[in-house]
Amino acid sequence: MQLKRADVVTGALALLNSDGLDGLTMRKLGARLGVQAGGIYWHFTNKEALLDAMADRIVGEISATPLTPGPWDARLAELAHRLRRALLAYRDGARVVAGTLVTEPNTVRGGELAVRVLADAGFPRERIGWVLFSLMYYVLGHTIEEQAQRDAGDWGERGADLPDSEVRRTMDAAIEADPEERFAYGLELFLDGVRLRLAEARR
Amino acid sequence: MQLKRADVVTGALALLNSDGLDGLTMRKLGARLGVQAGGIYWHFTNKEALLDAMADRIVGEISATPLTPGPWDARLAELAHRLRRALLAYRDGARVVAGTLVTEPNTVRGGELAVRVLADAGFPRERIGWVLFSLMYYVLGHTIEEQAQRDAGDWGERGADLPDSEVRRTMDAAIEADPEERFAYGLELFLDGVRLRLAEARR
DNA sequence: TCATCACTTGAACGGTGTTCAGGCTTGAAC
DNA sequence: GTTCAAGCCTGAACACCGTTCAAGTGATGA
Repeated sequence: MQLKRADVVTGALALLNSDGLDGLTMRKLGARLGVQAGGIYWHFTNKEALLDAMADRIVGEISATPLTPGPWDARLAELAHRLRRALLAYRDGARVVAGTLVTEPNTVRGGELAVRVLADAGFPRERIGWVLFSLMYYVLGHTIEEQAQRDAGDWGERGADLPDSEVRRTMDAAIEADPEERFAYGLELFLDGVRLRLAEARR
Repeated sequence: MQLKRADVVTGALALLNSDGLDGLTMRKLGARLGVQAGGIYWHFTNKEALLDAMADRIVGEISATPLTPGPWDARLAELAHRLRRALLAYRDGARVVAGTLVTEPNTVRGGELAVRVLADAGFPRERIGWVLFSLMYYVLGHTIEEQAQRDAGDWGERGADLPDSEVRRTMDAAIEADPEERFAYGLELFLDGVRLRLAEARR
């Protein structure tokens, strides 16, 4: 049985989980697949193309099941949580997805889902993209940091030489908090703004 | 006159502007400084350490001049705009800063400025960090994309094969808009949420 | 004048993504 | 069953990367 495009992606994601994004090399991936590194280039023109495919697989979970019916803001929040959960499912998942985005089928499906939520709510068409991009920056940024912190006491090392200051204490408090709760808080902050804008538009 | 630590950073930033982050190699930097690549390691233990210093220099502009007096939300908005402007001043500036953060002096000074704005406004201490991180994710994410788009008709290439769909049109509209205006819009969205939370806290 | 210290060289090491001519394997057509 | 083309993979190389380090250079202060 020969290697299929999908098998390469599966192997790459497994390697991602065990070795992280920086440890994801073509040679190691080849070894795991029982293939020479160069052989992978028959299936993917680029390492970047492979990363794109990996990213698309990661975000595939988002549009796998239909959104639970309810008000638009709850649906948008659910999408944001789904994205975060999908990114957290793989080591460095957020960094992988942040580097690529758009064009691949699953990514497009997820995007369509999000656009429709706001469009159905009556949000001004020409602003929907602006809102969704902003939301995505937040989710990606938050999750990248969450994962960086997870697999390397990031702050412990980097912040060690920082003197006890107001920033220091403020940042410490933020870092030690439950990521899930922190995420929900920032998300709600954002949704408040969207709700306000929607109310204005309806007026 | 021999090479000083600051000269290396200056040269590295010049090279960053001409060759981008991916083109920033130790050998090329050495050539520009009239030095062998290995020589740089006397001044910086790491390429990462050098990038940290570059990032700190980039964000130095933020706290260079005092904030214009006024309501807290205007001051916070000014800080966000300053950060964006500082990142835009160098090619790939946002990516450089996103990879490092915290510890270096200028970064800390900027952070202190931001913390004080919210603290003075009476915002709950234990939530200030949460708000500022969220805000930073937004600014970094927005600016990374803005710069990626700038020096490589990013969307033109990557979106070319995307069929004409609802996402496609929505994304196109977002991409073609004036970045400054788009940035301000998302920022305001965010500030709305912060204002609401502050009003609640004061109640 | 000389020794010390700050700085730089030059060459190497192990790693990276990528290319490509050649071989093997597979499956369909005759 | 044999043949033939297409699909898949090998193995070796290429150019480049960050990093290390013994040895050299140059200026400075005693």
